[in-house]
Amino acid sequence: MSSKKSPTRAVRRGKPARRAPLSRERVLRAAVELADAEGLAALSMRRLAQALGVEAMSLYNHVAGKDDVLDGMVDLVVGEIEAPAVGGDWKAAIRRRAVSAHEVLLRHRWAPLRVVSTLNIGPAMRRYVDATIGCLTAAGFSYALADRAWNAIDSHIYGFTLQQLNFPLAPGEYASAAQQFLHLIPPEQYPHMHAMSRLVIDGKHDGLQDFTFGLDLLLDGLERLLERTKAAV
Amino acid sequence: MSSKKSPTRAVRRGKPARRAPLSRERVLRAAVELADAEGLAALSMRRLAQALGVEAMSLYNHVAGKDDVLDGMVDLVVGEIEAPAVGGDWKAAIRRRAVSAHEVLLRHRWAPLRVVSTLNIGPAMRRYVDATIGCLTAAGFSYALADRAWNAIDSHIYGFTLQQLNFPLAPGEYASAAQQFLHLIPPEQYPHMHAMSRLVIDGKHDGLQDFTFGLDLLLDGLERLLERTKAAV
DNA sequence: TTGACATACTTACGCTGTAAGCCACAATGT
DNA sequence: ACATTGTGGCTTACAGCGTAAGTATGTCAA
Repeated sequence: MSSKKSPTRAVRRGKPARRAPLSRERVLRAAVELADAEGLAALSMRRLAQALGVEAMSLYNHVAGKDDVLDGMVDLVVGEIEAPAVGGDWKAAIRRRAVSAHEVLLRHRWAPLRVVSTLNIGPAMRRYVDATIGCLTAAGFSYALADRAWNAIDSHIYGFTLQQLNFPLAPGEYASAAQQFLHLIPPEQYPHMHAMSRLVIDGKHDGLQDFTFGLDLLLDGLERLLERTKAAV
Repeated sequence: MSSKKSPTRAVRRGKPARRAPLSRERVLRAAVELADAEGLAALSMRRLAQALGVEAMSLYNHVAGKDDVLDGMVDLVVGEIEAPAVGGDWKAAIRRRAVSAHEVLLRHRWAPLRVVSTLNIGPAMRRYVDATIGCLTAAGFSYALADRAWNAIDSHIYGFTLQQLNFPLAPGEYASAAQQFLHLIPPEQYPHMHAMSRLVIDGKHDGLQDFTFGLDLLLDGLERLLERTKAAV
């Protein structure tokens, strides 16, 4: 069995060219790629190490453990979100930030669940939060109101995206899927849900959700609040 | 070793009084209790069986597997939410529904993550959705608009609650916690976040989030949309 | 009484995260 | 030039997970 153990070492001695060394950065990027491609469930320390051409325990020289990997992945993803500019049109800036966050989270389908279930204080997250607060206060919001506003916007981002990701149908399949599941919604028990399903089946309602619908409701409401506080002064 | 196997059977033969039989209902209720008390992470099939005085595999006579347990738990929790009345003041009804959902989800801290990550079509969820659609359409919303409205409200419920649960501090500790973590937010790099933290430390901003802030922004916006569509007719 | 059936228990498999120890190599101090 | 030390990767091992498969027990109908 010692002959089974040797080869890798023999090879390494013969080839002094070593493999690219690991680093926290490389580990995290590989983790994001793996999760993007195969889902969070497929991300185990062994699979991740395999993708890097390394054994599982080697990762522990660069990350503290799986939780650390997941936290690092979240911060990497948050770094992709467009931070709002401070000064200028606050409403447009915050809107762009929200739309950007939505897009990024859709790109990394595993991310929203982690973002909302980790107390994340990585550098990308801090930069992102700082720019948001700055944008709002520069526009005239008090810190207290900016805090509430930011929280409401983010609630919409996370809540909407999670619901959207959870919904497993491609837009085109929606009508036929509604047809298929209609028997679960008998009209006697669920008259309104049944009626809406019929509209979807008949092509009279696409059933598609629009991220900006709720977003604009919030932004318009915030704008009115801001004008009111300005008028009061 | 056969003597090790016998006692339970001997006891059972001696005591013809049998333990309460399992049922899907009993299993699910025990699962909710366990998750409420010790968190979702502590809920394994073995622990759940133990809580019911039974072996793990016995549960599989009543539930299809762990996923089925989790889905059933979600539907049980959704059943606790107050469904809105159809007809009458839609705004008050939808508001009560949202506040009720928020309270229920805070009672079962493990639930929001599961609600947004399971395609759940259990009976309680259907009843809940049906009443919501009915309430909105009875108020004059078109089905398409009711669909968007309902989605926006639920996005707020899930997003807000998840953020709130994720935030690990009790209200009283907030100021002192901000003090403790202030060094992570140097004013040169994060001026606005730093400024807000200072306000919290100095007691000038409580930092508490209000569920109804974003909710009322949405409801007021929806009301305006409704009036506009009515005026157009 | 006997057979069928439902329920519960036992065993076993492949997976997980990670603690502990080992070993080869590179850099450093002498 | 040589010994020393530290670093990063490897191997092994452990406890726990969900659950497939097989077995034993208790209840009820014929």
